[in-house]
Amino acid sequence: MKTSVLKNTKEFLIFPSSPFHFDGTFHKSSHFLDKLSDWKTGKYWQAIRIGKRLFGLKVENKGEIQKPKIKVSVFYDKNIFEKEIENIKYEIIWRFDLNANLKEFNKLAKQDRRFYPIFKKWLGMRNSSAHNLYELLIIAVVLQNATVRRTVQMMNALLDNYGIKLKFDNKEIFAIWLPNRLKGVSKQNLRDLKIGYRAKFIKQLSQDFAENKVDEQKLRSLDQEKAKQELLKLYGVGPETARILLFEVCHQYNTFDHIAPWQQKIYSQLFYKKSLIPAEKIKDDIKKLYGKYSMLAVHYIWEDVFWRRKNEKIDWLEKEIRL
DNA sequence: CATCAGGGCCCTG
DNA sequence: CAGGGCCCTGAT
Repeated sequence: MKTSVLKNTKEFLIFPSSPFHFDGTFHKSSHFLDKLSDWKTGKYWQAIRIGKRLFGLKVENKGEIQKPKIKVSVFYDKNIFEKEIENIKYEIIWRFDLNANLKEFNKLAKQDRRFYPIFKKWLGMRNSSAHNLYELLIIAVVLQNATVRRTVQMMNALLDNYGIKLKFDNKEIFAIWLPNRLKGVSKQNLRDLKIGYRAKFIKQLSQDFAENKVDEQKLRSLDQEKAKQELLKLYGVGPETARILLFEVCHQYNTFDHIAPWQQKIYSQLFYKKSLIPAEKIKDDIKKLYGKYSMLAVHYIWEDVFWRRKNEKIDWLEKEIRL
């Protein structure tokens, strides 16, 4: 595996729209643990690719909920161009939705007597993706039809073989390979990493991305339905993977259309304190309350319960998530 | 030891 | 558009 040490740094500030919740935005409790980022209260690390170059990022909270300010330190080797700094800033703002206008959503949240305490606790949280489309696609594919432990195994096997290790700020952070990296890699090589039938998805997707068949920037600008149609064309992308990508990469807030069986069980407990409510009913009820912010609203409640899980024992949840 | 479902998707009929 | 098959793993 390739390792690079990044010693030089350049810093700049970003002022997210207000209100802003730093930890809720940069750390998602519901996500599986990976080697791609690190977090502790008020601080966050990851790698970011701009063009073909990799940089290390440290992001620190320097503001308050109502007066947001974050400091970004970019780690690099040799030199860095002003244009690259600009692109990094643009990407961070997009991926973490730092310019979001959530006034309307927050107004809806205030009217929800039942879950208002949760919305208030996470006020200013954004739905975010640390990764670009290709990278999140890889993660989404190893999530498919697998439990958390298996997903982590597959991801680590892929990173150990094709990833890049960055050393900066006394951290070791991994980055996902470029699509082109898998060009000479056979399906069997990938299968040897015990990723099963996902090998053919990853192989095909990598080829499509390497050949620039997917335009991420354009996808970001499309409306939800059109973006969804485009994503579903990708090999290995079905309704659930499209939902993840639409929500996290495209910041479409109203993607609460597909509910997987395991999610249905958790939603039933969260919203009704019952073991199994029909998926259609869950969907209708949420859409009635939150309209075009359906997925965002669910995201707040979802992240909150996984956050609480760190400190308290939530028996019904432990039973459902199956590590 | 065997069998099976799982944090989906593709392909076929 | 319904249903079988796919990879591997841990649970039973």
